[in-house]
Amino acid sequence: MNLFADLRAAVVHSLANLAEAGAIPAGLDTAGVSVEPPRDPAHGDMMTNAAMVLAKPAGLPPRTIADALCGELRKDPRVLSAEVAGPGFINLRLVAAVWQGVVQAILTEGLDFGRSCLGNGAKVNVEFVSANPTGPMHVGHVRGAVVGDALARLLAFSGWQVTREYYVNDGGAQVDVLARSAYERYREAHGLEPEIREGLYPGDYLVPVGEALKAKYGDSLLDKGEQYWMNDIREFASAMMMAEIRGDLALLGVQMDVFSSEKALYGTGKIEAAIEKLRGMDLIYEGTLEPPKGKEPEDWEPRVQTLFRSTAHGDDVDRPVKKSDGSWTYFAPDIAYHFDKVERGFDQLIDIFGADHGGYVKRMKAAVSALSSGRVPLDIKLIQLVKLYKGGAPFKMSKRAGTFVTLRDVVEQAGAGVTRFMMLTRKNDVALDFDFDKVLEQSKDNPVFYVQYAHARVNSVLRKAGEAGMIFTDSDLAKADLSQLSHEAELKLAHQLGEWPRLIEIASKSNEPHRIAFYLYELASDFHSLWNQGNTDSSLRFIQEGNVATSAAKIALARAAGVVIATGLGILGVEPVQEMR
RNA sequence: GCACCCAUAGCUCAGCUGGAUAGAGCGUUGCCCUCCGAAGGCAAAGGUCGCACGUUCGAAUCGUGCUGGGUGCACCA
Repeated sequence: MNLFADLRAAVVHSLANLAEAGAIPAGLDTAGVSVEPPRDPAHGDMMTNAAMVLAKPAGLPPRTIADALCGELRKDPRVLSAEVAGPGFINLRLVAAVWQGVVQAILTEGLDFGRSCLGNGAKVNVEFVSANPTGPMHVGHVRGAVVGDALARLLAFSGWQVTREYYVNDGGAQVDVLARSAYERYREAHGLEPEIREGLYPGDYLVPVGEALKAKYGDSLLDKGEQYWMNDIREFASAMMMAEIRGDLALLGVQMDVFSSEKALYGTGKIEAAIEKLRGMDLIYEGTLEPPKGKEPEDWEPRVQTLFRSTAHGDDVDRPVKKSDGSWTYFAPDIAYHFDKVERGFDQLIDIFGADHGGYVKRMKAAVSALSSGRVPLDIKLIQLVKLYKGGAPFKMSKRAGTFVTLRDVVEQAGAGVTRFMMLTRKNDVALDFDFDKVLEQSKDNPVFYVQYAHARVNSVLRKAGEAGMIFTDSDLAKADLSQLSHEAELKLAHQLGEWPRLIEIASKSNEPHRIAFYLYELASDFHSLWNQGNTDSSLRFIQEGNVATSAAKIALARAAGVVIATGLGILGVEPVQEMR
């Protein structure tokens, strides 16, 4: 159930009644009509802007519409009062039974409360991580991985058909570098001094690759030129790196559905086909680009290249798909890759990129727009940097200094759940501070702890009730006499619970999983508040000794909060804890 | 030079795709444990929503132009 959607339907229905009665013109567009909680709770439980939105198209003063609409809405048994306020807002107060119904719905629907068919089964592809297969994942990749995975879970919860995809950049020069670096480790495995020249990857994570190469090839590749081993070692090393990356992802709890290889696009005609399709739309031409003004490269020289007319689809300049020597740029296989996604029938594409790829957004959108004839929207989320801190002091990450912080380091120190939650406590386009000490702190300035603590408290209530001989299943609780939940503080928590389906809807539409983390913090806060009021007012305690009926109602509320927290944490990929230790 | 992102309380940040008197946490000040876990809670103080126009019933939110900070800009991926 979704209270807001239900009430919006009631408002639209009332408007139809008014139109039938001739009070307002028929056939008005009600798309702009919203039902929301007012910012100020003093204004009531719900607010609708219907009268103001419709005033102009109806040619009537907003108050006239509002007065008539109030009359209709008062007929609804859920509505306690309906009043016009300000320029034409309609404030509704709802009977307590509505909020009690929210609690009941949660206990009945369980972890499915808030699930919807908003996405209508549309196929969405979420591409994320896509780290080069040249080493283990480092902390910079973690945030993108978490955001992508949480977004995937969120969309699946809201009725999208989600595919999680990793684009393996195994086709460019960086895997050649990997192969050369691995070759040196292969020599090292034979007791020779490795020559880690400038530009090679120095990390000792390649030592095992060298060992494995020795095990496979013996000494047959020693003292051979690159042409003898490049292809084999490139393949071998990148496969090993991908295995490592999959392991890293598993540590975080991320499971990809599809791994797509860049290399696999070469030699199959797929790149050529994508470019030809663009050429058929007159979007490919031979030309020369102007140098960027104000920052002209020193070695600039005009070159004739094959260009994509991305300006025809909103980009600022046209982009090269071929280098001046005739080979493909990185952009070309990426076009082919996105074309492939379009061809696979996705209705919607989402890419999660690092913020340093910001300059890539417009051309990619242009390509998808052209290749899908505008049918498939591409949303690109740029993930800002994570700044590491340790005890309040910045923690510099540097490959050279050996302080290379890997995903494994982070997860082993902080735990997957804590890491995931913390990575979602900021909007994706804002930089995030990650303090190794703070994330493990057990206090309320650590949001993960605070939310988990609320969940543990709910569990504690159930446990204590059981010890007192009151053992309730969720379906028992759903049948409890919830009319006993009438105290303001209890209804406030129920209000917040009723927000959940709406929050999910908003987060899904905007592709913003961080909203869930903030919601959970607020929900936990409301729960802790109610809990503490039980200290001063014993009638607000969840367990009412000797009164099974009242206890059942109050425990139902607590349990409902626990269910929503567990659901929310589940979407973030965080395991709810049963007790704090 | 151009593009993208950011700018909200002393600090760190939310803010419902345009709603009414802009909200949390930290920090400051003062309270609350005979009690389901105080690892919590309550209250006070704190604001020119970077600036200026514009759009309309209504702007932190949308548009334009500035200011300040970050990122990126053929021949890397």
